[in-house]
Amino acid sequence: MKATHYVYNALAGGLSARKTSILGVIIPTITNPVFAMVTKGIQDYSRQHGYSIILGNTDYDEENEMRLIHLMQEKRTDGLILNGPWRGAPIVPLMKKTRLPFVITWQTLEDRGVNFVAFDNFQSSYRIVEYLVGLGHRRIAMIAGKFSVSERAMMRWKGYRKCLNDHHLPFDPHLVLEKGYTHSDGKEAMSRLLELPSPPTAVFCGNDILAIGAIVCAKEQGLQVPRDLSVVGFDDLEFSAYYNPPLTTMAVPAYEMGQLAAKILIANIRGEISTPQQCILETKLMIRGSTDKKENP
Amino acid sequence: MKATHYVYNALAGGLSARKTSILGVIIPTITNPVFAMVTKGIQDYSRQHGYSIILGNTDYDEENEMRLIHLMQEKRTDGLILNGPWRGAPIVPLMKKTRLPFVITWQTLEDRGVNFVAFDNFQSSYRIVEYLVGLGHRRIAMIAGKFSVSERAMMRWKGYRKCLNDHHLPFDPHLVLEKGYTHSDGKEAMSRLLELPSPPTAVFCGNDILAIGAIVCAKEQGLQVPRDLSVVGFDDLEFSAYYNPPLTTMAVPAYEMGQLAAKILIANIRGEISTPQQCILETKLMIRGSTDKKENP
DNA sequence: AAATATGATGTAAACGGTTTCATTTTCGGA
DNA sequence: TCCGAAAATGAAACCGTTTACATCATATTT
Repeated sequence: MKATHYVYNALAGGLSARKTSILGVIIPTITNPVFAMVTKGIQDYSRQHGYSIILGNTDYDEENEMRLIHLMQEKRTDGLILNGPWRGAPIVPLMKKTRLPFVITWQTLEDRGVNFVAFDNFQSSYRIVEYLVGLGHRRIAMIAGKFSVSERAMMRWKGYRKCLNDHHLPFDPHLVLEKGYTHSDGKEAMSRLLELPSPPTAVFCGNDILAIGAIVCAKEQGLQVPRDLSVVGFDDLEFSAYYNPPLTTMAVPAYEMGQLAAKILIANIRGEISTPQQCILETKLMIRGSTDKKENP
Repeated sequence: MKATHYVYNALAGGLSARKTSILGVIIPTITNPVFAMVTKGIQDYSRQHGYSIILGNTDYDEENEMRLIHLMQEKRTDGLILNGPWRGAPIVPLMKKTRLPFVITWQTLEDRGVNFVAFDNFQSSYRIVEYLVGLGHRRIAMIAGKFSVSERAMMRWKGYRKCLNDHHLPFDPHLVLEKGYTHSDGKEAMSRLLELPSPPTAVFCGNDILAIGAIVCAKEQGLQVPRDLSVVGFDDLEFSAYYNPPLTTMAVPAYEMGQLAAKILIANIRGEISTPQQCILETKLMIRGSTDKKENP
């Protein structure tokens, strides 16, 4: 119109058309590469289909998450992708009330009415422990996230217990530690485990960051990985394959999960699908150098 | 008002008040932890002061960046934080035309009229090379980013050359390789360097990811780091300290840079400051286990 | 050729707040 | 008691688009 450089006002457009082409993405923290990965997946798919993204970090705080959801409502995002770890949280009923399309990631839900794209935390955990058992390990520790906070951590713990049980291995509560998700958490947990009168020969960590921390600690204590101690992580971060030793870990389809979540959400927004989508993607055990057969004493 | 749960319509509010309390953040890719870090810094400060964030990835593509800027204009973001690597790009004049407050990060600018918060790439690079020279190295390679794309890569290269020159060391063009920023780029570059008739004894990498790639390659070729080869990175990613050997690298204040950029931008938006802010933060050489004195043959 | 359907064009009414301005009320001081 | 200034209240205009609707020209059908 005007010779003066005109730019479309998406605010006015959104107000009148009651849609913004903006998706809200809520994650615990962008600082964890695995969440950077989902975010990228979401973003790539979204952009290709004309959607932008408002990003919110909860820092693992539920109240922050509530605030963010409310904020996203105010900003009139067209839909939400929730990557929080909430366990027993009132998030789902709250979201249903908002009447905002949304999809949950990283974990399955009982509720047949909500969209999710996830992987099987229970089964993935089970496979890891089974692999370790297969290597001959009998005292297998677990450095996990907080069960009270994270549904995923909970499911992984259940998988761990189930597998031990199925193989008639005793469950020793001293061998499972609830921690956060930082390197130092991993180090601390490991040193605690090594103080035990009868320390584990293998340890399954809730994520790769914890695993690296655990390995660093073990090395500091003069142990060799995997000769003296097998360590397995979870997530398969990019650098894990390059670590020394290369980390055995469970690869999660973070990027694909993000893409698919965005796809489902956008289809939902556009009314192209009406039935809830519940997708379970495959994880893959990456067997590398940080695990080995237990040598018989 | 209504008993029915009312939520404020930020679209209508924004339209009429001509402000949205949304900041646009443009980064190359959220996948690189160092950009995740600035983003976090920006986000933390922004949220504390009532601003949300729309995130855009350029994937190092200038056209994407232009598109994103235009999109942010349409969405009526209150201001932009640009973390692109552009070199000689028309971004700054374009931004000035938009009349949108903005701040540049990661690199300084000649233009006295634009806000930036950065660190000194030239000097940081110089210090790294000087440190290596001080260890007795005389053949120092550089695995860099693309000079044609990245102003930062360019400045680091200049620092490298200047330092060599100041110490009367010859400049060998075979010793500097322009690469991307992935692990495999690092591996490739390193294997190229090792094919040289007279390979380097030390290598300075454009970032930690390249450095890890280089170390992996060197190890595969049977070299020991740092005994046979010193490697130094750039960025100081979290896991670099936990690598084996712990990586010597230049720590950049990514998080603080993000916070400060947000602070300046918001102050600008609110009209609290009118003069351009140009901040140069300090970097810090983290001397760890991947570098050592050159043994005399 | 008249009647109906189709399409193009233009106008006006939302959308849901903020802001402005006019009006009324409040209150202190002479 | 009365006046003026400050504060509170209320109504209307506006932000810049979409959308619904009415109007009018054109094409199709019988």
